[in-house]
Amino acid sequence: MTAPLSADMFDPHCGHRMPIRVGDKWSGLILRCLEDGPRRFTELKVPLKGVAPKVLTETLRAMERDGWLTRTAYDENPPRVEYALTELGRSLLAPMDVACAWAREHLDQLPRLSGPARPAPDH
Amino acid sequence: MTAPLSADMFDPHCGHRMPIRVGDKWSGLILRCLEDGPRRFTELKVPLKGVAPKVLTETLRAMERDGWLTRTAYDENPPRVEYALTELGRSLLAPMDVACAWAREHLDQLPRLSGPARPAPDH
DNA sequence: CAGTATCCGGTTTGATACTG
DNA sequence: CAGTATCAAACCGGATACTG
Repeated sequence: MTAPLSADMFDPHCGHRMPIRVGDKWSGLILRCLEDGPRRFTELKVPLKGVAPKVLTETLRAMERDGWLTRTAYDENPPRVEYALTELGRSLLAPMDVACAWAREHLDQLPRLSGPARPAPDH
Repeated sequence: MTAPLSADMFDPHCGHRMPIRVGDKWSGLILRCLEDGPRRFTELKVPLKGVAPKVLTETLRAMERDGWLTRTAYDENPPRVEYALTELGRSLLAPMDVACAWAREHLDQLPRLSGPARPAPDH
């Protein structure tokens, strides 16, 4: 029902990268991943290109502790685990949207986001 | 004209700490420090309790590169340097305010901010 | 006053291999 | 599939001393 997550979901100009970050490197992106409904571990790894499973696990557990999402393990084989936003986690999307809107509006003034990756400050 | 910065400006319940942070540890706080007008290096050190001068310098230079503030050195003795928000930097205060409002509204659900947890780093 | 210059330690992030 | 277990590297951030 919910569309699969795009591998390009967090490309620089996607409108999901915030200049204001949530806590660690991945939390904000994960919140965005869960916006449209519960997701599985492997599903999350797709747009979070290159994240090590260890790191993803740590981040998810921390977010669970902080009440931003829930972890539901179904007793099946192969195993299935779903992560879903709590009300608290979902409520964070509003300020995140504001920050994203700000970024879009000022994209031309944000070299870190709009310019070519690393022009290497020479001379 | 602008009131001096309070040393308690960034106490946990001051309404300035955001659950959504700007980049590094100090940038968001510095933006807030400059809200009411230009500030000097030493002036900034007061509310940013315990920040090492090296770190403060690095942060300020990075923010200058990113166009969030300007650095103006006056050729006097003793030296005087003033940091001031750019229009871009000032515009960031709006999304920051939204995030702060969100935090205040959900303070009871944010153990990291509301709980006794951290035994105050004083005494 | 407004910084530099060093040195250093911990946390965060990652690569890789393996498992119930 | 959904993770663990290790090991290693990078990355801040900080302490301290010194200077034009």
